[in-house]
Amino acid sequence: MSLDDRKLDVLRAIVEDYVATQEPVGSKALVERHQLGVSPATVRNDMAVLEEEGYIRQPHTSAGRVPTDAGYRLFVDRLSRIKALSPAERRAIERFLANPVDLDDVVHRTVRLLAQLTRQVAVVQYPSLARSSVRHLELVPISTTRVMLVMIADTGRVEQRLVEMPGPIAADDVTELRRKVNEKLAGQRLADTPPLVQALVDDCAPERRSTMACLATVLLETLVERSEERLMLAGTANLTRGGMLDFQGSLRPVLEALEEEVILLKLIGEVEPSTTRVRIGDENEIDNLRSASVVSTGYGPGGTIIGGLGVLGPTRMDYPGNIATVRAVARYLGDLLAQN
Amino acid sequence: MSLDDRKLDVLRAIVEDYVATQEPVGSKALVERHQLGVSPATVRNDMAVLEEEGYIRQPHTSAGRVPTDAGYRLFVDRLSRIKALSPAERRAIERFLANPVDLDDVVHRTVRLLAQLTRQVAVVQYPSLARSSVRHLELVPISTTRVMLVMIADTGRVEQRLVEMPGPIAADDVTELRRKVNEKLAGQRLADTPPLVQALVDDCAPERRSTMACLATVLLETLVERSEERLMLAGTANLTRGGMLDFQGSLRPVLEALEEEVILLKLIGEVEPSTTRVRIGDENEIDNLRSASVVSTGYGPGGTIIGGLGVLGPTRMDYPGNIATVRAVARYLGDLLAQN
DNA sequence: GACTGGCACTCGCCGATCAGGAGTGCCAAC
DNA sequence: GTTGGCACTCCTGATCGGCGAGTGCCAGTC
Repeated sequence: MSLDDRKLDVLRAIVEDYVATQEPVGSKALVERHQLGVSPATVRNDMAVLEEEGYIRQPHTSAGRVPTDAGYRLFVDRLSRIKALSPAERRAIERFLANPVDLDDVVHRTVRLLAQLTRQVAVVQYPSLARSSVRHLELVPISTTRVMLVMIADTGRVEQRLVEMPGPIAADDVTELRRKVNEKLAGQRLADTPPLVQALVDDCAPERRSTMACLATVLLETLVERSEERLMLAGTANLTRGGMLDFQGSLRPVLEALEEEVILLKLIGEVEPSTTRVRIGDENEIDNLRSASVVSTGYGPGGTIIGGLGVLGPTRMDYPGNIATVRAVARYLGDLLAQN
Repeated sequence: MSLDDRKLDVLRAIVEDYVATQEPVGSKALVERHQLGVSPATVRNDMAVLEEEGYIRQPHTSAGRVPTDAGYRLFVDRLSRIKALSPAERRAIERFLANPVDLDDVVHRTVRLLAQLTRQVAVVQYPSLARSSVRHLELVPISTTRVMLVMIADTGRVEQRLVEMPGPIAADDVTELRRKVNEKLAGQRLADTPPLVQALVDDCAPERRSTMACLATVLLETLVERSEERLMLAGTANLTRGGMLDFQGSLRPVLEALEEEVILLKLIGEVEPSTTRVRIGDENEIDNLRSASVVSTGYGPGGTIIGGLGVLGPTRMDYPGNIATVRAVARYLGDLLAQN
């Protein structure tokens, strides 16, 4: 059974009204608010079909209809009209992201901007180390047996780790190590570094071998294994809009999920090029987020992708608006990073 | 009118029961659960006095009594017995904080530990820059006109900023600048640096003057003005315990406050030596937190204070337990930092 | 065959009503 | 100063009925 155009119109109208009012929408209200050109009775027939197909449901007999996850999905895939950002929103983005002072600042501003524009919870992943290259490695002597390793990536990210050396180490040695390490690794993509690091150890003069090995261990941890992605969150308070009606009455599971970086990275970090991904309710693998929706996309300078960002909110959200905003912010952020 | 010992006992019993059960406590239940040695009628008389004095109140006529903010205050100041941590808790702290990998890791673990032990929202401030000394300043050339300034503080904190130079700058110049800057600033407390930075510019050879001035500007921003404190949060989901009964029904204002770093710093960061500060309900200057309580203290290696940490929860919280935990965690954290 | 108006029916919501019970305040007695 | 008794308050939860929104179905129309 295929749905004709009018039934789709009805579904669209239901989604739009429900998102706007937060109340189940009935046939009469529908024809009043939208120019459907048919009577409530006809709309009721259409609704019955839509319900049979699983796109809408009634909370109770004789209440209005509410979209199901499948209904939202159909809406997002086929029915929603792309919303252009208002000039005011564009200006807000530009103003908000102007003249950042460093990467932290950029991410911070972006995530707050996103939260503010969408009125949802916003998440921004820091530029992924896995997709970055090494710009420079710095070794700073801290004590006779300790050196701080500072890695600066081309994306502006800076990671540091303390290295405990096996024995005392002279200033000259540090200089030499720094030279060697940079010579070999600078400009390389982080993902490609492990064999190079190994080569560094192998090529090393025997008397420096143990020191270098020690450094190599930490290097690998910093560059690859613990290339633990970071992210930033904002707008948690937006979860309380809609007065406990969203999220089936309890924020608990959602707040819990938001505390797990691993979970958020799964949501935001897995991005394919130039796609905006929308996960609706049950489509989320995370149980705690079965009553939430996530809109995410990748960002990066000039078409590349070096990280993800997105928003999370109730399934009852303004998908077209949020998709548009997420995309726009990602593009602006990419442009900003391209300038650096 | 002074309160005799039994009235204080009654208040203590009310607070303890109310915190435990979340329900207004009546005179009969009180004498049943506590060995007060008097009849309910006597307790009622005492309660009437306590209410007159503003330490407890009735939500409605003929419901039990509930402590007021003033009641909690009296309880905290004079009535609560110090709770010792259980061996299990001590072990948990030690296990949790063992073998951290860097400062981020330390703070991260601490805040989660605190949230877990107290089952409240936990906040940990990063070691304050204002109370740190410069260990090392590093200048890393990024392009011909850009240098990345990396400051490593003795607390392990690392801050970085990009410096846009007025003109191209040679590698030798960078080396020279680095030497000079470190010579002058390394080991200095950040708070003392502004005049030294100025001196650096003044002492500079004229041909390098403009470069140094530019660097100095960013240095000052990084070291002092923007010595913006950082902090980390955990356990937000704990706010939902007590099913929306706490926080007069709406998490909204609390979540909003938690998003404002400035607010949190006010709560956590203003610490006097070796004091545990308890702010109860209305004692908070922040309007959004009028229905919350905050227990905070300072931490640092060997008696010094380099940052604050604490927990935030409903006024109806286990003050003795939370105070004990906050103190213990702060002490362990201080010890940990002392080892570095 | 699709659409429409009419109509009976369902059922959640809201307010009123009511009994039960917990808890109080007061008072007289010890 | 303490206690038992007692009347009173008033919240809680359950019950009930009317209202109304909204539906499903059916017969009639184009």
